[in-house]
Amino acid sequence: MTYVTIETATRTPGRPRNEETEVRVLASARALVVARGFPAVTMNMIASDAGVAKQTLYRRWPGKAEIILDAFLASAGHADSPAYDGLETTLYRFLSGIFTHLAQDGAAIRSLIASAQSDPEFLANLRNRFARPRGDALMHILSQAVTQRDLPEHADIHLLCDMIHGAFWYRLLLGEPLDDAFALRLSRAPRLTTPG
Amino acid sequence: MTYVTIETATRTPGRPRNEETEVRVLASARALVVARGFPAVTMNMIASDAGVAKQTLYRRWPGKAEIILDAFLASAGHADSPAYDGLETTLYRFLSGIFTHLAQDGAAIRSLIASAQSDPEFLANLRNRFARPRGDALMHILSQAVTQRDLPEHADIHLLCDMIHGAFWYRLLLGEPLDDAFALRLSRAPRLTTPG
Amino acid sequence: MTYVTIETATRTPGRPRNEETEVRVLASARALVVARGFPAVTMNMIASDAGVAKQTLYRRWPGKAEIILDAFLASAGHADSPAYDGLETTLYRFLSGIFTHLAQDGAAIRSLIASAQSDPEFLANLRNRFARPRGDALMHILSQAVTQRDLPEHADIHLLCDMIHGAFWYRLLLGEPLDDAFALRLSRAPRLTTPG
Amino acid sequence: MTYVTIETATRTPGRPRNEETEVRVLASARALVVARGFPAVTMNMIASDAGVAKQTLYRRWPGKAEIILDAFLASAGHADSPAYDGLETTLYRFLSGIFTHLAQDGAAIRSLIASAQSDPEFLANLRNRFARPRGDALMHILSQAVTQRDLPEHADIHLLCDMIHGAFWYRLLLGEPLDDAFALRLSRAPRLTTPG
DNA sequence: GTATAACCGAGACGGTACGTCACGTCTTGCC
DNA sequence: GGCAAGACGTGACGTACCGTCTCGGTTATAC
Repeated sequence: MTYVTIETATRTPGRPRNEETEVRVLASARALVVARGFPAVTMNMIASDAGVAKQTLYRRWPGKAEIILDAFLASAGHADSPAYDGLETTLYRFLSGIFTHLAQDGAAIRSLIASAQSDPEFLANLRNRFARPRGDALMHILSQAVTQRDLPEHADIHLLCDMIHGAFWYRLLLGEPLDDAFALRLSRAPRLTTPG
Repeated sequence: MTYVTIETATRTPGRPRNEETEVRVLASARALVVARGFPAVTMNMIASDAGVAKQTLYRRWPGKAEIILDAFLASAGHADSPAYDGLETTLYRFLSGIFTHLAQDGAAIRSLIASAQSDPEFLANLRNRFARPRGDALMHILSQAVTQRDLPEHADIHLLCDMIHGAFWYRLLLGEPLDDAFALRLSRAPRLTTPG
Repeated sequence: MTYVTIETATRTPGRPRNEETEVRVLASARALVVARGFPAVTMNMIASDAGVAKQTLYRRWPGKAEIILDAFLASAGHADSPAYDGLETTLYRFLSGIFTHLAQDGAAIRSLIASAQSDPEFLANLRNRFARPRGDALMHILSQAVTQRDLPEHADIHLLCDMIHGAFWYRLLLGEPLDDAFALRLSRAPRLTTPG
Repeated sequence: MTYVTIETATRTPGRPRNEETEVRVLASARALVVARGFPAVTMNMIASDAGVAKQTLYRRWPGKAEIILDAFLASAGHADSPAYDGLETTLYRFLSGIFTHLAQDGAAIRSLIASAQSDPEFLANLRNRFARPRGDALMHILSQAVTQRDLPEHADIHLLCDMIHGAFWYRLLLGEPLDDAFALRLSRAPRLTTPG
């Protein structure tokens, strides 16, 4: 799932990789990006901060973006949807949780999306490992809403998911605030056009 | 509106700028980005392709991103909202037009958004000169819809605007297709949850 | 005489060294150097070509230069002086033999001399194991010449040895040809200044 | 003659090269090599010591060896043969001068010869710019000796030149001392075998 | 008409990060 | 303890692009 592990049943010959290395690298990478921003962090920095050779980085990851992606997924890889509690409430809790998290990691994630734009392979990775889990969690909520008849059966929940998701990504990337007020408004979106 | 200095009433002393230069630079920039992608295009490339000195570029634009932004706005600066013709129809025509355009320029614009992530000043510029006009055009349609009672008066059209916009930006940035089918679905979004 | 540890009377504990290993390594080393040149040959290459672990190389030799030295001495370790047959004739036969040999191995040996320049220990080794035997053989010829009165008793044969030797080393290192014509001229050197 | 200057009649366009740069680089290179030895000196060192960008080094010289060659030729480019004063005396003065000089620069020059062994182009350069001038100076002495009848007319002075030259190069490269005593013996070489 | 000032093409410059390479050491499990 | 395999720390390499600078020279207004 990450860039590193290639779990095989039979042990590979040769000196095994130091497992701690990955942990140290990702921790260093995360700390550095948080402290100085994605573009200011260099491979040499990560390597020396992690007490690791640059070559070790390149042996395990294709490049800087992938390290940072791993670093941020390690701490925020999972996006559980909360227990269903009515559409608006659930949605609000879900979004509020994401926004809280983005307040911290948003800048780094924006940088990841940025560097994904010039690397299709990395983009696919980002989509699968970051966007998809969050999309799935949201879809889970929305399909529950349909089940619970909080949304009509024919509702295009896939589109609704894209729109909700898109709305805050859009604001994130355009540098507009993602606060609780917005989470609240967004959680009401599904009944946006429902008459009074 | 562009980065290039606007001729004031009083003539500046010294040799005047060659007006053709800007045209040639933007044309070269656009062609190069389309052909090789934003990150692969360098200032030296643009300069030599336009038959211009690198210093001339920096005299007129702050950096690469700004040149490319100008280059793509020159060909797609305006986003007129079509004549109002019922919400769904109008929205579809509007979105369809944008998607057609993005099919060509999408990659470059993605790159611009990417490089804006590490340059707040440029991000503001991109927001004002690219995102805002499109947002305004969409808001214009939506407010007409309210006027025409195609949307309820209390509808949070600002949020709706963000969601529609966000939905396709999101897909654009994540490399998912922006086709007519999606335009159609999106144009129906406002009545998403309206009972059958 | 070589770098590889000589088996002492009392058997060491543990798994004994595979004797074939040395042969395979030296053969691989020689072939690689002949094929691609000294600087292009890496330890990894030698190891994998010989089907041996890199550690095995370092267990037996201090470094690359020493392996290559062994590899080339294995095939050219001895420099016998031919039976004395008059100074010029003997000298010619001696030099001609060396030149023939250098036509093949010259490039590798030049590289060995090169890498000796930054490693005093290896330089000493090269001197003792490569230069000295050839010097001794030449000295043997020259001292026979004195005995046979082909050279005057007071002749500085040590210097003469250095000069003959030096002459062709110099040409070798400067990339000038070492052919039979030169061997012939050089064999006449001792009577260089003798009146016609 | 050096790697840098390409004197053209008509001025080239663009910013002219800073002439001082070459001086500073060569001075730094020479000082660093004298202080730490050829292999320990890196391009980064030279660049930072000279207050110059690494790219500037590569813009002007093909590599490290060429810089060092220039650096040492700048201070020792010429090898004048002394006024003729009898063969032995002249030769002694000539050799003594060279040996004195080599006592200082010998290590660097050995390194240059070493790195020339893996770069034919550089070897040619070294031969032309370093070995040849010294060879010519020696040939000048020897041909004067013939003219003055200090050497017989039929003497193979070219070979003699190679031998004298070779003798001390050989010793230099093999790490044997080049002292005045050796200069004296070598200056007597031409009458080496002359009876009594 | 002469000075002044901004323009221009060209390209060298200082700086910084990149990704690669080879070295020699180490750490596994097996023999 | 030897051995194959291969990960590791180290450190130099040569390249790329950035944005600035410095040339000779041009083209305008201002005096």
